[in-house]
Amino acid sequence: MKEETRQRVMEAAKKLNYVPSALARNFATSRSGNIGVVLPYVPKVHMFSSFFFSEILSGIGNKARELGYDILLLFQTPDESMDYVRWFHAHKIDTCIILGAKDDPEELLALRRLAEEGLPFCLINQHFEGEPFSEVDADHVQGSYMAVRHLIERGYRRIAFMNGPLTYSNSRDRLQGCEKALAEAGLVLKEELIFRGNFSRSSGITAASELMKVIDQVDAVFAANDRMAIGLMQGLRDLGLPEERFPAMFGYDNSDASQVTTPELSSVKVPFYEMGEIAAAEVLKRLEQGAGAPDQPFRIMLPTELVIRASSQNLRF
Amino acid sequence: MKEETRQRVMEAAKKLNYVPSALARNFATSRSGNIGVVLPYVPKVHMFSSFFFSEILSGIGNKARELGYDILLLFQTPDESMDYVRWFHAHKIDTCIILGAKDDPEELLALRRLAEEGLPFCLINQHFEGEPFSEVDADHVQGSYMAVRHLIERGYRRIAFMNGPLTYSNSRDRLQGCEKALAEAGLVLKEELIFRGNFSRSSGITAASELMKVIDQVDAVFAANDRMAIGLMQGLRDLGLPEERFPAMFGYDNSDASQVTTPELSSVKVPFYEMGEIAAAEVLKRLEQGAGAPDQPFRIMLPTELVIRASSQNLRF
DNA sequence: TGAGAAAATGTACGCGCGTACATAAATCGG
DNA sequence: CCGATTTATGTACGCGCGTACATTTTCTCA
Repeated sequence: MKEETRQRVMEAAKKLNYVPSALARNFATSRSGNIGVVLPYVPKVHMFSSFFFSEILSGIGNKARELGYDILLLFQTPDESMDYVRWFHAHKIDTCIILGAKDDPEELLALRRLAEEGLPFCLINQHFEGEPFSEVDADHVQGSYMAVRHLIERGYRRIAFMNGPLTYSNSRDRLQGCEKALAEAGLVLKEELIFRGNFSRSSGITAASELMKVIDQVDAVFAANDRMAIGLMQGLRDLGLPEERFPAMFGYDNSDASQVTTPELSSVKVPFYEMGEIAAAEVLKRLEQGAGAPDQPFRIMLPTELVIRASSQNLRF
Repeated sequence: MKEETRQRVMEAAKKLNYVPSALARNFATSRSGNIGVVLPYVPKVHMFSSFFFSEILSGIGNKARELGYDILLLFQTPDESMDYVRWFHAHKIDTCIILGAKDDPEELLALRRLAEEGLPFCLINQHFEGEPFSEVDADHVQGSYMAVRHLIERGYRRIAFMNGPLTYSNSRDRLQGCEKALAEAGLVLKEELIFRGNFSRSSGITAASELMKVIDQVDAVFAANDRMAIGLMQGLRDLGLPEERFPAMFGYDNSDASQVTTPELSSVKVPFYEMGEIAAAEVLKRLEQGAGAPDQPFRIMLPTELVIRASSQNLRF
């Protein structure tokens, strides 16, 4: 076809105000042009307010737009059984990225069905050992290791750890990294210095009461995310712990919140935004290659980085 | 049709693993089942990290899911001209909710085109005077009025105001509410005590230098959002202003961040989440009613609420 | 000027559903 | 048992695009 004709057609189209119907086109090609982003159902929590989801979604959104795809938000509902396959069969999405997946039997089953049918998908920030799922993750073992090691180097020896639910592989990673750093220094993580929350600030505030009971045995706390770290600090403050007896604090995520506390919170920077971008890019790349490609699952792991702020400075040493 | 037959069909469908193709169905009915959410393009900003967008999107998402619609995220791109109509013509969306619209000529033109074609849409948190656009807004005049009045009641007289860009009607609303409260107390807002930012924390930090020059004439600051208020506080601190000379601070949005600063930040609570829910509900209600309805544009205004925290307590009086 | 290639134009069909209508079968009432 | 009604089954078409292929026109170069 000649370029000139092409131009003439385009002009005519514009003159007639013609807009191709994405609907009809998608129907004809049986591709929706949408990339699904699955969000977990967390009751009473405004999902996006969490730094984690916000950043990842921004990353996905940016890359998807760049590659000409639209983003369809898929909200997990608590009642109906987890059925990712449905979205594919209904042709609402061509591929999907799953956020906040948990390592429980139901989730695993749903993901296996996806894999068995050869449907393209990718998990972010969650690893299933031994399963052939594509994943984009950050190295939380490394991140936790560095954080705790930093505390040890600063002179802290009696280190407590507040973790998130163990159904998330990244919680387990953190535990592992934390123990590794302690072990290298000849220390062990005592059971009574392990606290558990659900990544919310309020769970940190709650845990503060527990922490308070053993505060004499603690001179630093590593928390699995910033919000719990902040909750802990606020809880301790509310319980009347004097400033000078505060343990050093180390958070995780390097969220905006870590920069507005007093003292500012040291944290582990996780490239959530980039993880979103990469996940979108990879998943779409494989989609465009088509079914002809071998379609090996990929596992991408991004490094984390320490951001040292006042909360882990030598307050007591 | 008999109920029994219905059941038999459904069973057969399940047995055959039949899933109706949403794609084909949408094509046949020429409705996409998607509700578009338009997000403004803000370079280098990770959009969702902003409390404002996060909350509203959560609200929309919740309601949409409830009503059986999916959410398609539409990212505004800087290069191509603003063309909301396109999404409708392409049948990617049935209706849309526009966030972060600005009062500039291009935006206005784009919105007018939507209105002229009778396409259903709704703005959140932005008012266009004299235009027949459906809007869901919060009463920012009232919110600002209450905030400043509170400061005045606390004994503060010399009140500075840090506003956002005036292209947003809600910035203008805040100015109006602020001036109203001052006027009632026989005060005026002096030009040199007005600062302007872009709602980011860094713009607050920047403005702190300006504020510092007139700090002797200021005993309280009202900021148009929390992030700028926090930026101002941090900026003043960085510039070495001693704690006891700090002005009282009042923020806006009641974001999570307002609860983690020291002192905690008084703020105006805006029901963003509910605004999202209402916008989705209204826009879908009108959609279901079909074109038969008179389709009068609606304007819904939700009240705001003060949340008093330490930053506006009598620090100096 | 004519043969061959390139470009333009024309025609047909399927994607899988909703919708409408025609026909056949089952059910009901007297 | 028959007519009237409800229910079941069958048939056809269109939504607007992509795709394939047949046909006609234009262009190119000898």
